[in-house]
Amino acid sequence: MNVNPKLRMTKQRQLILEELRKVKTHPTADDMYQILRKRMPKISLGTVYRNLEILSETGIIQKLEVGGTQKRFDADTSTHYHVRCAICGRVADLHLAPDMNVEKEAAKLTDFQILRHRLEFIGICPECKEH
Amino acid sequence: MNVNPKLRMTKQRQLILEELRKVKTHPTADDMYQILRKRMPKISLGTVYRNLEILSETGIIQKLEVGGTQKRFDADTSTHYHVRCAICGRVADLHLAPDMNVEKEAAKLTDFQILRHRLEFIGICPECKEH
DNA sequence: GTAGGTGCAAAAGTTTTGCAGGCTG
DNA sequence: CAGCCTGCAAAACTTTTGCACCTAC
Repeated sequence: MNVNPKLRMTKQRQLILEELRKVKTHPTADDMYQILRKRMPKISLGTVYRNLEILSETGIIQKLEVGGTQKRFDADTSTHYHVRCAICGRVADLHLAPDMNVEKEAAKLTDFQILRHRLEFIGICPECKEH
Repeated sequence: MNVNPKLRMTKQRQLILEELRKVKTHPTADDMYQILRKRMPKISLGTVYRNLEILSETGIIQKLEVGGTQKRFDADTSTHYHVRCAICGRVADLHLAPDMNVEKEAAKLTDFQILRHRLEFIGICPECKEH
């Protein structure tokens, strides 16, 4: 699991990874903080931010840059798409087969070197649909 | 131009619209503020934010929720996709034909009511490529 | 004249960082 | 036992908002 030999598996980091793997809700850093405090009351928000950042840099988890004001995190590092509720901001997975062909198409139309793509759907979730 | 009869075309609003239409760089609110101050030194950042918000709510301009920490704005309200530089954050248009079919596909796979989609490419821009 | 808009400044929300001490490997 | 990591708090950064005055219509 340690991609980088300098990474230490502290109690905090382990707990963050463990809890993130439990949820399917694509939590924000503060969501994680609230969850983690139940099991480790003295954990600090700074530690949560630092670890989510480090874990996503090493590729152990994924940082989601979906719309909205906060970043979200996902323990599922496979390429997959998301739907975001325009009203409440909730994010869910959408298991549409990733279309890698669009990257080739895009490469023809730009002088940027294409690395990857993100496809995000915006919609209204069942809860918000019924007011 | 006035979609909403209550909207007034103040000097500030007019200037914001005029300058946004001139650039093709998808500026952030602060980028706009820097541009606008050259022609109207006393304009306030709050006014820039308020107007960009109002203009995008009425559909006169478009608010882009691309990755990164700041929102960006675009006077081109047509559906089109973007490439963002992973290094410097620059955003450029990518005139790939919009694929409305994916929304139908997505609708089959979720209980969210799909409203629209966003496709964003992440890459490295020519300037950053040559360090 | 009136109600929407402005500038200014303070506040709010999110994320980052400096520091002194703690713990992992 | 070196140096990565933590908790805490302050700071940084982005965006929103309250207020008194202003101005487009």
